[in-house]
Amino acid sequence: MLKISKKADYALMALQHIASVQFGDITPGRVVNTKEIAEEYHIPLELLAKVLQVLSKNGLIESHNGPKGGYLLARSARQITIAQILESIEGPLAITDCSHEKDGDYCMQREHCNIRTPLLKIQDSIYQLLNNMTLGDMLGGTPLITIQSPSAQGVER
Amino acid sequence: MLKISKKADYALMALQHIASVQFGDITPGRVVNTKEIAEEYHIPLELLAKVLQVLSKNGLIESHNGPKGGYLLARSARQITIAQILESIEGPLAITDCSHEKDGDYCMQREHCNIRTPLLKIQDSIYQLLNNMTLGDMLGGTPLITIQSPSAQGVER
DNA sequence: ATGATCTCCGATCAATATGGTCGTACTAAA
DNA sequence: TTTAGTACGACCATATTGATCGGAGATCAT
Repeated sequence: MLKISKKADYALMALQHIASVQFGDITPGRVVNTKEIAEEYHIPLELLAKVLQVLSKNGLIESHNGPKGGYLLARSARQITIAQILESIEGPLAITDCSHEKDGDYCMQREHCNIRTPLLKIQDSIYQLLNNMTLGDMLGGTPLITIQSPSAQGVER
Repeated sequence: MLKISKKADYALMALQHIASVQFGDITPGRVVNTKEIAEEYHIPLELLAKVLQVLSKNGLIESHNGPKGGYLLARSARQITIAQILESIEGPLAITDCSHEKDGDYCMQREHCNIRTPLLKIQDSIYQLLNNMTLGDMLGGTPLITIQSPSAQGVER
């Protein structure tokens, strides 16, 4: 449950790779093509291509056509949050259906719903979490997120 | 994305209802049967029944058979966390596949994977969040969760 | 200019997960 | 013993997801 899709996984891997090449020591500024990433991480080429297309359409990366072409981060790794990446691939991230709810369809339970408010709170918290962590944080070195005290008051699992 | 299933939704609603009846002012200690909940929230009866069965099998609620039967919380609402409820219905909550990974199948990307560690961190944080909030918190009144500073350093959406 | 290489884009298919249904067996109260 | 209720397992339909295929446009090297 709460699993993120493979596409999103691939997106994260690809972006991490592009970022590390682009800002790495070896060949800074080099563009990275789809094939290179697909082979490196054993991802089906066609699927990865589609994922990258979406990322590019959403302005996270820039595409350069033709031979010697490839992809480049559209902005600094510190300015790309995990939330943006995930939303770019999987649409708005909402725990509940009723959080966007266009006026045609709303859930039958709505008026008697007793869990809407708390769920929205949880959703918010998760969003904060994902939006406070950037691609830059994933490049290693720097501490990731400040996890609220792991003093699990509850039960083990 | 990150959506929780309808079953989990139903579970939360049902538990909230049971708790509020059981600890409410009107008829404290009363058992609640499936039909009552299904009608109150317009949930398909059969599906809800199955959800409640699972919850009961997992020890979150107690079932009482026969006429005048129904369900009862197995322990105090404060001792039932949201994480427990969700896991009870949807299995272990893991963002990534590679977090449990029995030794037969592990992902091809594993050894080159560059996003495993950060993803596990995120997963932990979400788990903390869900495990620090109890059914009791959903009953209203009491403040829900302490959201870590919403000082969004990043971009709006 | 021409061909090779690459991205772009849309359509499509298969597998899996999910939401929902049905029928029956079992239990306990009246 | 009848009846109202839960317990349980098999089952189907549909939606989502993962993955594939084919062609159109762009760009660089020759």
